[in-house]
Amino acid sequence: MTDAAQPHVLIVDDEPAQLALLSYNLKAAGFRVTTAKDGEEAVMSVVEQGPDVILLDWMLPRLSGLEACRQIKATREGRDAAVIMVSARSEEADRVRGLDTGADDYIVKPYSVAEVIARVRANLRRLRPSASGQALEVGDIRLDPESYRVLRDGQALHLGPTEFRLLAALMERPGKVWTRDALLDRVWGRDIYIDTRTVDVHVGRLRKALCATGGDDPIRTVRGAGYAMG
Amino acid sequence: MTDAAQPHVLIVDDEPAQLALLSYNLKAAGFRVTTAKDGEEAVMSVVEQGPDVILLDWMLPRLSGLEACRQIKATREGRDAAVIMVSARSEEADRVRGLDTGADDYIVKPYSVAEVIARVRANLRRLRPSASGQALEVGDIRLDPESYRVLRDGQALHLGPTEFRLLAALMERPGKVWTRDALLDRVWGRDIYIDTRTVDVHVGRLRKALCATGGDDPIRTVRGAGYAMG
DNA sequence: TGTTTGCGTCACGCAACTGTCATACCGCGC
DNA sequence: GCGCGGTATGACAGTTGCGTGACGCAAACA
Repeated sequence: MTDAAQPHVLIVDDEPAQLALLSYNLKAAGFRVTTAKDGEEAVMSVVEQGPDVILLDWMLPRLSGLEACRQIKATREGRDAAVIMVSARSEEADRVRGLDTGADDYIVKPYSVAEVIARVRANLRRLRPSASGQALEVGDIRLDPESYRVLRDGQALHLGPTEFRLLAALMERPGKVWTRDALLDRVWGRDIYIDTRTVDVHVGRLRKALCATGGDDPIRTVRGAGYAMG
Repeated sequence: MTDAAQPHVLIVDDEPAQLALLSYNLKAAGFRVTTAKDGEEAVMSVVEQGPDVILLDWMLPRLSGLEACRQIKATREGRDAAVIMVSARSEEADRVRGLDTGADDYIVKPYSVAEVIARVRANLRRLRPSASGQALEVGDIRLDPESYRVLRDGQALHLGPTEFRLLAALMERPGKVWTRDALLDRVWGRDIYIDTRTVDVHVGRLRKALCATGGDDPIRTVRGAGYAMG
């Protein structure tokens, strides 16, 4: 199944065995997985695909994990991703250097697969609450992914599935302006070809639903750019 | 894609093979690339095109890399570019001479393509912060590219797309005087033919928007040259 | 099978934005 | 003071982008 809401993990390691092991287990755990075998490939992959979590080996050919992390965090797409450094070095100093560079977490080898999955989930929870079943709240709007319910000012609203996912995406990063293309990727799924104007229509429907009980329009249109919450 | 914001790299090397190698890889990494095969050509290209980053080989016919660097840094367009010297000489003394001349970074041959891309990115980050999604702040004006918001003194301002990009360009290098042509390149895109006077109009509109809530005009007109922030 | 619900596309109209022009204005050298 | 090159500004017409209602279609449901 290719669920648009399925969280995306990028694994970067130069050892095919590690790559295969992690890839298999993360896929089994319900993640969408892509891989890269060196730092350069990793940075490109981040820019192209915008993963949610990045498992980054410390020792890499071409571009060290540390430098790759720095570059990833410098891109627009990478800024929003959680980088988890994976390293054999357990010294405190390395840990600090990693986190200094912008890494969000740190796993020491040897690790258990369960630990990796747990850390990925933990970082995801912090980063993309809705993907992990946490309720989102922006202003007087509350969205609970578990029960598929949206409340505004305590009142239940009826949204179609698409409007629901659209709202979830917008609420995940209040203030951030999403381009229509980004929303198509995020809400509809990546390999789907739909007119970008369709986004407009659904935003319109979402607005109508959100304002059905009264209240201001919580969605901001940014001309020439896209839409944002709040 | 021909994005107006796509960073521009000038590669200077007398060996066609090097030129081709770097050119190909940098293009693949998302940069706009032009090339020059000697120092003289490099200086002209800098003046004409105003690249963001210059990869400058140390050994060049006609004009040595060192001298080319000096000349480049003496031009208005070159002052704001990052010059990365590329050399087989690894001695500390040469490194110092290079950096003394105004070079911003130094790569020793043999290099990996990944290293070059990494250095280019690193220098670019220092040079053009907004490309990486960071908020810009000059005086009491704050521009956040992620949320497409501009605040002055805490108050939100409404800008059209063009004024927004124009402000972003100006804020990226406070104090720098931009010629109208440079702004047309940067804000409108390079393959577009518009009257340079149009810039005046948009600067006027931007000024009006910025001063709508009161406060001084933060944009300085430099007679015979162009505009600058602060 | 008929009904309902949600989806994607389209066409139309409006509002915002854009580039150009004409005119007024300013700083500067004389 | 005067003239000149350069700059500011208001108006205007053309264009673009967005919001909206309507429609056909497919899937879900009864």
